[in-house]
Amino acid sequence: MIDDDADVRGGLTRLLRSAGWIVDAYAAAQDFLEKATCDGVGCILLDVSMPRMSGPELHDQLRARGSRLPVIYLTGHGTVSLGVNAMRHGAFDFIEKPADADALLRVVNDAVTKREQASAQESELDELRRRLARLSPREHEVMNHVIQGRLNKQIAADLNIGVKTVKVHRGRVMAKMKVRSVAQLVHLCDALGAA
Amino acid sequence: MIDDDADVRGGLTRLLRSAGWIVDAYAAAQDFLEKATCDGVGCILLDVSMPRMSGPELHDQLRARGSRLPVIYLTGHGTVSLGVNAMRHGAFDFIEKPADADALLRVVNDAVTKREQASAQESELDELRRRLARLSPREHEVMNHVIQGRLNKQIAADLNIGVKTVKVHRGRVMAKMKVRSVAQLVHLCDALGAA
DNA sequence: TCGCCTATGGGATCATGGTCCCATATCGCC
DNA sequence: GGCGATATGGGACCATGATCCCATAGGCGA
Repeated sequence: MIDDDADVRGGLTRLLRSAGWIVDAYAAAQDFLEKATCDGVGCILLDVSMPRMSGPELHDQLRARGSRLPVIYLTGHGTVSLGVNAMRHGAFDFIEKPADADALLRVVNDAVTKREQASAQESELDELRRRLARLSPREHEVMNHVIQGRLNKQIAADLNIGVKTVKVHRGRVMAKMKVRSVAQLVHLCDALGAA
Repeated sequence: MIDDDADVRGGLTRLLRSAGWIVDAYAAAQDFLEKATCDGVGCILLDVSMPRMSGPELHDQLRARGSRLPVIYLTGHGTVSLGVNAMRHGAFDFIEKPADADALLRVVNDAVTKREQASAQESELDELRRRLARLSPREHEVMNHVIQGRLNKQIAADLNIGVKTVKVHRGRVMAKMKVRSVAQLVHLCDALGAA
């Protein structure tokens, strides 16, 4: 949670801790950027207007860093366009202070739940990316042809190598990607490409 | 465009027509629901507060009908939560009246462009769905096994039929789906499943 | 009733892919 | 200089899939 108002920080921290959440409070966007890891699960409660770096500016920075933590804006002086723009930039919610405690806790819970689900999917994709990274350049090249349904002889012609060599690479690709059929290989690559 | 204020309808219609757009104006949500087709390209300019059915209510109805036209809200008395909720429900934008003419035209242009791109993708998927619909139940069943990488003998065992019969179905699936390899078949099915 | 679609299958043949064994050559690194 | 990773390839063999022609049987609508 990032808010320049110490009273707000204190109140929110108590509320969230009473609901069982682990809370880190920051008084400025810079503090958060320097200390927070942005990995793991959780969510970010973010004030809109703060000195030096505003909430939306911090949100931009986080996106640039690849953070996928859901951001819930909390603001005391929000305007329609501020809220709309925040949502368009991928905020999870945009709430006006003073926020209803139950509503806030519900939103936090939804955000963390969503993040947990996304995190589970991403860890699967990371495992796939690790396997993909173990492929040699040639194997990767052969794989790209295989998942397009090209025959060994066609691949061999395109790469100016023998059909036998294609078979060797192909077999290694299947082993390194831990699949036993072309169909499963295509599924994996589609999952990686869609993400 | 749906707005209960005749002056707004007139002004917006003139502005949009001067920019080359084809405009249909409706005074009430019900009129739009009855007359509009909601297919093709374009976008919807929607007032928030109207008698009988509000803008968000109409938006809900449109989603229920499967409309994918981008919705741009226009409102004279918007609140933060109205705007945020509209965006969370999939609105393309939420603009306060009086809107800057250039900004409005830019948003309309963006929305229509986005819709055109989405429409092109959907027409491809529709073509695939048509092919899929031509499969007999048995062929569909066999295809589901094939795209999981199962061998003909395994499929035959699961379905309690001969390997030869599986080959026949399989060949017909490939022909009807217009693909020449298992890899391409999996690509198509993944594209359909992801959409 | 006749014709069409669907599902089922036999038999033969060919192309393709997968998997063993083996070998050579290059490159970078300790 | 040797060692491991990578790329290349031969030969043999088997499993699998694709493609012909052929046949039977049930259901369903004109």
